[in-house]
Amino acid sequence: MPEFAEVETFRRQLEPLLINQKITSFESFHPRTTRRHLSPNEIRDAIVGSRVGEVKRHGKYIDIVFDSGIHLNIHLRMSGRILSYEKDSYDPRNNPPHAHVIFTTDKYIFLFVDPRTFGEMWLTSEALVHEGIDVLAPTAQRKKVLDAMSKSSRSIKAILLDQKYTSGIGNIYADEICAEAQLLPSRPMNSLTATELDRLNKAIDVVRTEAIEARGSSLKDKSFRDMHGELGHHQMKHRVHARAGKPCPNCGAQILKTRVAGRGTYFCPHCQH
DNA sequence: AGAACATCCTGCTAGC
DNA sequence: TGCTAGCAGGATGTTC
Repeated sequence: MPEFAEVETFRRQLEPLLINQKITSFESFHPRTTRRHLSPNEIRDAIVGSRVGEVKRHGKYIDIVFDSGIHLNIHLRMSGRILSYEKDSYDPRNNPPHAHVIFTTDKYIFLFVDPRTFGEMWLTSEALVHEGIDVLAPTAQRKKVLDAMSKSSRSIKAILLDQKYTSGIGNIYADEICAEAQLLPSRPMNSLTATELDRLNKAIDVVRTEAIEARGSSLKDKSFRDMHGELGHHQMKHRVHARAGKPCPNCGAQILKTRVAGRGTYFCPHCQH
């Protein structure tokens, strides 16, 4: 589910509710969610009573920084979500299925919901080191990363998906970026001309902006919902992703589906070269 | 070096 | 209508 736009949506909604607030309880009901720890009590003991200083994001990671210096890292992987409720309106009988973690402040209840249990929460004493440049980082910085990859024989899609280079891009936005750049996702990076490489970099700017503004993509009714249960609407703008057989918004040709870098991949056979 | 594949899971859906 | 195989927005490790 979540790529940079969805994770950033959660971050922006979490931040005002958590900043300067003390965690008053933390409970985990599924060992996989806190699998990096021997017991979820390690997390509880470290953060209950601590005050949140910052709510950050890098790529698809959320980093809740406590005044104590502890970092609570959250990765939603494929099916993770965060929900918040005002304490007064919260009724545990209405909890959705697969609510594996509940933590609270004085005013709010937060649920970590994750059917597939790939998602996780864990503590570190320092911020995680991320090799990749965040999707929302300045354009010129990312250009350097792409230029450095311009000799690679790997496909554009493989590079976009590789968090060591551009972190935060997942399968949906990789397809959308290639469509916006009018480049085939399977093209090896070292086959791109300087103009095409520039187009790729600019396409990331276009897609990141529209995706954040739309508060993410909700491909199906029951897929991505933000912290208050609202749908994102970037799927309305999708050029190619999950649109096999439908007309390309640019030229009307039928969108095709293939497999690139091991992932389902959509593209317009007419616009993308 | 890089691609292909399996793996961790549950839920949805296309196809029979 | 009901079943099942296959696939899913991620990341990591192994094998070739």
